[in-house]
Amino acid sequence: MNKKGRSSGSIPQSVVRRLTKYLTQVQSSITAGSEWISSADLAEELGLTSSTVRQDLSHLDFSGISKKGYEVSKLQKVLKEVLGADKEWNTAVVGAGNLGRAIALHGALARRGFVIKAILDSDKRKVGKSEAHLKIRHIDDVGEVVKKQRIDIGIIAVPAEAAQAVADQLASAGVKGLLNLSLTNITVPEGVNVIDARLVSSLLELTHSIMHDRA
Amino acid sequence: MNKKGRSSGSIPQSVVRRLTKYLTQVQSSITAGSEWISSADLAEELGLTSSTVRQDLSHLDFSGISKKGYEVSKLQKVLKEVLGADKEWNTAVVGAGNLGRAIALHGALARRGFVIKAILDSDKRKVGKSEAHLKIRHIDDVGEVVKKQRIDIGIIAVPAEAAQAVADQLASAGVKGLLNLSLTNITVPEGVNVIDARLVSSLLELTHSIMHDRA
DNA sequence: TAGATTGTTAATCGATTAACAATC
DNA sequence: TAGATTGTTAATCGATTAACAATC
Repeated sequence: MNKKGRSSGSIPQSVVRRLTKYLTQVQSSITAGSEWISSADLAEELGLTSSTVRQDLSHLDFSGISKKGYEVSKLQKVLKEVLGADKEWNTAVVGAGNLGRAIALHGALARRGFVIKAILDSDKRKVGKSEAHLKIRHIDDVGEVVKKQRIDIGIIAVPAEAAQAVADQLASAGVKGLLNLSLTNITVPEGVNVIDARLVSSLLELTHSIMHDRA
Repeated sequence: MNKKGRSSGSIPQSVVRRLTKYLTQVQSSITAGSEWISSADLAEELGLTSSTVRQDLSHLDFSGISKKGYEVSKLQKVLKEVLGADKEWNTAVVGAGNLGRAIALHGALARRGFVIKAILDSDKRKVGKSEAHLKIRHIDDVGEVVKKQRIDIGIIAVPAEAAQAVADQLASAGVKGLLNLSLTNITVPEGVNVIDARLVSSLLELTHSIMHDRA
């Protein structure tokens, strides 16, 4: 499957993070009508060196062409494959507050293959109400919901105090990954993947930068 | 100001990211009633080695005590200082769609010092409507809004196509930092800081992990 | 062909871990 | 005191950059 039996086996996390940016960039190049993109172009747009870009792309089962660069449609294809952006992922949002409801309604996710199949909450007054064409379910039904809807990913959008318990419930219900939006460091059993995406943490990285004048 | 003239001068980004997690952890220790926390405790909770924790904390103007560890209240204080979590930051949200409105309504931000002072949008039908006690302003008024409300930070919650233009407007209006939630790689002039916090990118990191079985 | 750009190797740089004396 | 835990130095590991032959 891979060029020489190596490549995508295990791509470092730092590289994976940049691959998501290359995908974004490649997609906007396609929209702009380009057919080719060079490592120097990508580097310039993302504030990297062309050397880093070439090293990163060497993890993919794919080659550029001397003098021309990388064919954007092919690059898009392999990036999507390696990141899983060519698949549909059944997703459940836990927490029907402002943030959870906004995510459920956020069209960009569905368009990118993250299909929201369920919304759950612990507040019985919310259960049964409709949100984004889905009836809100009670969090205690998470086992049934995950099974019936074949949920792959849980998005945690509950208050910090509740996050660990929700993570436990989702993990034992069998989801494969969690996106944690709550301000808590959750721990999960082996075999469950977690990515943190906390607004407050990102904002603190930003204020640190502002104060110490990176940029 | 610093212990030996050194420390906080320039903390690597990788360390800053962990500092935000230590702060979260320390705050939950305080809530739980602890007075002391050791590097081994922090390491355990966050999946690090105690060595990394001690190295990271050595960037702070602060020392632990042999045998006891770190005093949580003091550690919280220095972490807040270095990250800017002890200040209030005037923040404007651009984009009054589902995501932008949810952020404006999200109490957690204000509680953490990120006070939403304005919401802006390009859709004239939305301008003038109230959201979270704020009247939605037109994006073309961003210069005036940033000046009058002394906005430090802009949160970009607009569709990808509009993100770069909004970033340009915010930058020339004089904000010091941008939190980019849109699926675009924005570029900004020297002196403006950007942190990306894209749901879709985080989800792709997650699906990559799921497929390649890290965890 | 000559020139541009890749893929890859080697060199550098930075981050993490190990180890241990200092110390409370 | 003896034991636990820090702060820091040195060693290792990994990621980024530089350099350049291969090549289209």
